[in-house]
Amino acid sequence: MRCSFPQNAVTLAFNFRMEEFLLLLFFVSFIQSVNSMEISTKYTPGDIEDKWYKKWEEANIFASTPDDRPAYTVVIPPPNVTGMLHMGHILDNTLQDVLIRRKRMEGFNALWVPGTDHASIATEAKVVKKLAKRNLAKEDIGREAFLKEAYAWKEEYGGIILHQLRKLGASCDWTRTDFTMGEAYSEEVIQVFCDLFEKGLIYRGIRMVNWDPAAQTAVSDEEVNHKDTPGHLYHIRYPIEGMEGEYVTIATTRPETILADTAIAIHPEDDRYQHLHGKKALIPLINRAIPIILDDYVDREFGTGCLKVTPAHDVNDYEIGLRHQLPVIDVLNPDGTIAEAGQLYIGLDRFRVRKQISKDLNAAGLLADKENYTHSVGYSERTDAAIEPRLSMQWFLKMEQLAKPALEAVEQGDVTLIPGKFINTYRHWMTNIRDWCLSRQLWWGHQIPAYYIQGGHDFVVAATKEEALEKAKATTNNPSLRLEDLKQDPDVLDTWASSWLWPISVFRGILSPDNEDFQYYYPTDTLVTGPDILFFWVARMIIAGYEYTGKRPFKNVYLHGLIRDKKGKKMSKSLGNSPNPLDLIDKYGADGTRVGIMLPSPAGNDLIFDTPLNIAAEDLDSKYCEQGRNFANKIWNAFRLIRGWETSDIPSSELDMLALEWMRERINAAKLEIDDHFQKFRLSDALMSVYKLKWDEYCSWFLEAIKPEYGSPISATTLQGAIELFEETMQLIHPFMPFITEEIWQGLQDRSEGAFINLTQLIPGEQKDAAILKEFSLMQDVITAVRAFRNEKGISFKESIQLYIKTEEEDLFSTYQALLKKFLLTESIEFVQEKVEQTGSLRIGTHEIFIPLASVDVEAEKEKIRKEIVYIEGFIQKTQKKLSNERFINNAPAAVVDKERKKLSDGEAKLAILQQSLQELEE
RNA sequence: GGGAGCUUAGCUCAGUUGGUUCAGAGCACCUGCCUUACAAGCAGGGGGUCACUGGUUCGAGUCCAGUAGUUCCCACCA
Repeated sequence: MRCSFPQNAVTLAFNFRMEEFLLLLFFVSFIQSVNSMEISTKYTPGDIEDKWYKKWEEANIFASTPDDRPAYTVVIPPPNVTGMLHMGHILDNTLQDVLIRRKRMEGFNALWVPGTDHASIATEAKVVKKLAKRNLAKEDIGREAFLKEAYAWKEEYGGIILHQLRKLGASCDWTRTDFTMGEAYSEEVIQVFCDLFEKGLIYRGIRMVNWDPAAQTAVSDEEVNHKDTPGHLYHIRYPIEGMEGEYVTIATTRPETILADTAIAIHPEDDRYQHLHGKKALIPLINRAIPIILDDYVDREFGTGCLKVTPAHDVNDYEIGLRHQLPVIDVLNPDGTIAEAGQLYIGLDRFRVRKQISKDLNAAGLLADKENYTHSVGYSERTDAAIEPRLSMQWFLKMEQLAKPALEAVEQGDVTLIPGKFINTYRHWMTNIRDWCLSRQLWWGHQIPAYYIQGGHDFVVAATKEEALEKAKATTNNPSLRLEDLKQDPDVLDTWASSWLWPISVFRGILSPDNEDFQYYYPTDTLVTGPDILFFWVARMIIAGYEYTGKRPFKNVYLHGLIRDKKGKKMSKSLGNSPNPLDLIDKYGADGTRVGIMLPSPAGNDLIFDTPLNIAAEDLDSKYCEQGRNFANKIWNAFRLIRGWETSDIPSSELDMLALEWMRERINAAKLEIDDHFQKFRLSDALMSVYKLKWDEYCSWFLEAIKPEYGSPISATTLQGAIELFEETMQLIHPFMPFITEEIWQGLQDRSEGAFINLTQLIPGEQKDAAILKEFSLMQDVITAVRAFRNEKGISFKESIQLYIKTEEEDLFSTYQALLKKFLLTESIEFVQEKVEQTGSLRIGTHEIFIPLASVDVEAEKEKIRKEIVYIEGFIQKTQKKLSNERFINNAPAAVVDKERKKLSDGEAKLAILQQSLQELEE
């Protein structure tokens, strides 16, 4: 410490003191900070959440084995094995966790099975990309090495998402974690394929498929997104063979496909082209002659009314080709470049050729027009490459028969879709279902168990190569066949052809249907997922369920909204509009985040998550998560309050007992309400109920009612009651906010080892005394009205007031006198028979309250009452009219009529009081 | 092109077979409070012609028809 005073004894002494003083200051502030850490007014979720998850996992409390209790089973929609947690997962898994935790506390043996999906095309694309960084294509390293790479990838990243779910608090039975390409699971998948083949439901055929040139595989109709894409409509002139100077002009958006044309089609009744019947046209540039055919598919209004027919590259053209026995010329290579069959532009990408051929046609004088034209183009969901319709040999599953029981199940309510509006979409899809293309030209997946014999076209289908050999020997009558003579189909199964077995195969229900787990846990109870995969996955699981178990795979399908940003766009990584959920958890806690995402998320509606676009992680802000965090903080502070109270042996006051009784009943009522919400899957409503129960009723009313004066102790009995009620609210909140409720549960009383809140049982709600709720509610109205009166008149809440009450229920008010005094800071309450001078007045129902005022504006008082009279008179008139209507009396239910009568008499009583008050003022 | 849904407060949504003093909740907003649990809080308050038009009914946010806007699904014209 430097000091500018001269160096003498005094200043030395002073300096010394300063040093000491600063040291003391430091020490004090250190103590304070330690102290404030302990009793921080802010709840800090980070460490607490990690601590409890670790304990839960160590105690293995989420593991389930069959026992005497009823089972409640949820299977997780398996995330992609290489996936990372996004907002959709947060919503989906929070909902599942809420259901599972709640059921556990309702006495069910609740099991939530976790796992991952191998996601063939998505994962393969990632591995291909990784190889590309080393300048390798998958063909360079071969199938075996490629799969090694893929498994290595899976080992490295496969568990990440499941660990992220732990941060969220997901109470999965991790010992049962499954994988759609796990060994046992795969056996089930292959078995089902073989079985479907045996049943004659699987066939192999040449079909027009959606070809993804980037992934070089067929993708299903469901994996193609159609988007309006600006392009051009090219008008191309085809010379007519043998008619010099005569042309037929067609319009196309894909001029490169003229190389694959095998006909020109015109409408048979189109007068303009009668002279072309029976002629042939020459394809520009390559001069191949193609017939001009007649087909009424052609729309005479579109373009020139002439249609080029390209059976290999257009679905409709393919159909026309079949009708007219046209040859099929495929000019596209799997990678989207032009094949040799095209004769020109060989090896060039289709989009380059489109530009080039346009120029060349123009140069040849055969491009009549090129207009701007926006049309719908299909894009691969996985790679976003433009889809090319292409003919190829694929495996298909006949769906029509399989779909029938699955449709009936949903229509008859054996499987319930929530919300029910999705039943229409479901029905439409199921009645128009098409055969399912099962094969994918990929390596990462379940290789199709079909074996070709000696390179020929004959094949056998069998679960193993050895079985296949036996079958091959039998069918070919050639006992000398060897394993080497069999070549397995190189294609793998569509991912959904394994995940459609998920609810069955996680319990090995295909190959060992008698096992205890399958018998106990299947059918599962609730599937929670987004409506975007209703057809991909949900419908197919229902199909597989009935086909392979004869039972529904699940009772309920809870379809939640998709998370969108403020502009209504679906959140996705590629748009960069999704916050990283782990950042949210860091900032608001898992509890806060869970509440944040649950609050605005009623079933089946899209959820607009209020986070600005492309925001930096540290700026992440969401009013919903903030609300969740604030709620956690509120709970935390209520806990701090209770924990800080000193007790004494004094008995509970009357007010204490009243408050305790009221709170018990209030919790009972809330339980019934919450039960109802859960039964109807209104989880955000259930959350709102517990939120209000805790915040408004427990904190704002109950705690305020029993709170001792500063410095005074609380009755030990009262405190014990308050703790028990606190515990009940923690149980109710626990499914939504597992961490803070555990922390407080453990803090409220000494617990034995392993006594976790989620293992406790909820006491069912039971309405015992409705009267106290009604009475208390009236007192709340009185208190609110008087507070508003104080506010309006500018009477400070610290200023004590006097209350005069004019009521026919003096006993009731006497009972609650202590409550009124405490909440209203009232000196005394006096019952009166008529208006008190020098007071303002207010009315709650038929009760009238007068509060002394320094100056009273009589005219304003009168005006206020007159207004109330006008309102009540209008109301009475309306009700009287209703009651004097015979048709109302005759037609309306008795209860409704009674209620109207009650309303009328209440109204009339109130009117009488108002009129009397007015009269008194006028005297 | 076909089908389904939605439209209630500034925002996100409830509103059960038509009938409570029904027009609600949460958030946001406004006013007053740093009141010894909590300013991430407390107390109070304002705010909506229930998209529009017509119909059924004693009675319509609720049922029916049409219109407009909007979202999704299916199909897809070269």
